Parts: sequence; structure tokens; C-alpha cells
Amino acid sequence: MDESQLLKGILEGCILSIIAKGETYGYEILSQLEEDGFEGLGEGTLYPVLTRLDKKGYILCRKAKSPLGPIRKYYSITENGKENLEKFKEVYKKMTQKADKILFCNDLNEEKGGDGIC
Amino acid sequence: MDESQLLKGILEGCILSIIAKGETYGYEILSQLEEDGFEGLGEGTLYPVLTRLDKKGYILCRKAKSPLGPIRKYYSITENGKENLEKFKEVYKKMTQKADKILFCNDLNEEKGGDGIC
DNA sequence: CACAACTACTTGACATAACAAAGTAGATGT
DNA sequence: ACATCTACTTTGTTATGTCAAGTAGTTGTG
Repeated sequence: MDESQLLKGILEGCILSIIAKGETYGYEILSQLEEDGFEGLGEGTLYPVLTRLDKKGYILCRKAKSPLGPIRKYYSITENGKENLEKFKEVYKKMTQKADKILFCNDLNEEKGGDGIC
Repeated sequence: MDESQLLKGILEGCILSIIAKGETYGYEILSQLEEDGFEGLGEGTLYPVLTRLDKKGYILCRKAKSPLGPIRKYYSITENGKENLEKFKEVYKKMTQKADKILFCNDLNEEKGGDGIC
């Protein structure tokens, strides 16, 4: 059961969502993700996502000095990125609703979040 | 926004869950998934998953004639598979809870399912 | 001043899984 | 004979997360 496969696609949306809440930089995103329960994510996982989001035009990049280390790259979301984030949320919501139904609506009255999905 | 990436990992769990509900075969699983909202899944997507689940020992395979076509391969879940399915559900639940929090708990009181995630 | 420790980003090689497209083949009906 | 539906296989492509290693600026300790 490879957890990393489940992350695919989700991670990019989560990172875009974090940037949407305010300008931030890689290292901070990493600690934010850690705080949110996504532990053990390496830098080699995060930075390629940022590059990708930038290439797609979903975020803007601005370089600025750090008060305690090498140069930071600050990212902020673009209009294009905001639109994409909303689309992503819709797709994510639909996808998980479908999966929830198959996974948690068996013969028995199993439940996922406490609300009645079934 | 590539939907197929979001499917990764989820699909395997869903298919295992469908098999857990009773012995079935590929073509039937495909129509079941379609019924559950996973439309447009090709055979080239489904069958490799079944092979994988079989290799991992999560399902058993039995060949039998079809009343209306070529031979079918009937699959049923193993004890090992049942255990794995439960583990998968846990991992899936945790993962989506984390993602839900990041995606739907912004400054505004957005909501996902109607229950208070935030 | 040398060195460790923390911050911060980069790069390259790799594994996994979904997907498209094409193929093989049995059964049925016209 | 031919189309159609059922049913499974195979091959190559692509996207994305992951590991490992590297580069580099800043601060504090001995």
C-alpha cells in the first residue's frame, strides 16, 4: 500500500491552496504541510511542484533576500491559478465522493466522517 | 488539471472494495465503476490493476466459461486482501482529511460536504 | 578562524500507475 | 460472411512523487 500514489495530484492542489492564502516560499510551504499532517515530504518533492505551477502560470515568482539564509523565492497565486484551484476543488470533491461511496458504503453501515454518506 | 493523477492509488482501492462485495470479473467491475461515476475507464486501465492485485495476493483468480462470450476470469478477495483493504481505507481517510483541511478550510467558510470539517 | 547547524533551493535518476491504442477471441444474430 | 457484443492482453507513453546528493548563505560555538 503505497501512500505516495494517493498523494499524486492531491499534493499539487494542496500546495496551490496554501499559496492562495498568501505569498509564501518553499521552505515555509514545507513546514506548513508538515503542520497539516503531511509529514516526511522532502524538498525534492516540493520544489518540482512549484516549478510546475510556475510553468503553468498558476503562480508568480519573486526573489528576495532572507533574513536568515540564502535567497528565497516568494510565490503568489495568479488569477489563472485561482480559477484552476476552484476547478481542482470541484474535481477533487467529485472524485472523493465517488470513492467514498464505493469504499464506505458496503453492506455494513460503515462510516467515514460521521455524516451519512451512504 | 489532470484528473487521472487524482485517481492514482484510489482506483486500486476501489476495485479491491468492489471485489470484496462478492466474486466478480473484469468486465463487470468496469460496468460497476461506470455506474459509480467512474466513466471512461478503459480496459487498459482496469486489467493491469487486477493483475497487480493478484500478484500481491489480495485476490484469487478462477477461470470459468461465460454464457455469452469468451472465458471469464472471476476474482474474489483473500484474507490478505481484506486486511489490506482496511489498511487502505485508513490511509485514504487520513489523506483526504488532511487534504480537505487544506483545501476547504480557508479564511472564508467554504464547505465540502455540508458537515463542519473546519 | 574553522566548523557545525540551520536555512533554502537545485538537480538527476527512478518507480509507479493511469491511459490510449491496438490486438486476440468466443458467442450470437442477421 | 459479417457485424456486434463480450472479455481479456499487450505495448508504449506520460505525469508525478521520491530518494539522494549537491550548492550556498547565515549564525553561533569552540
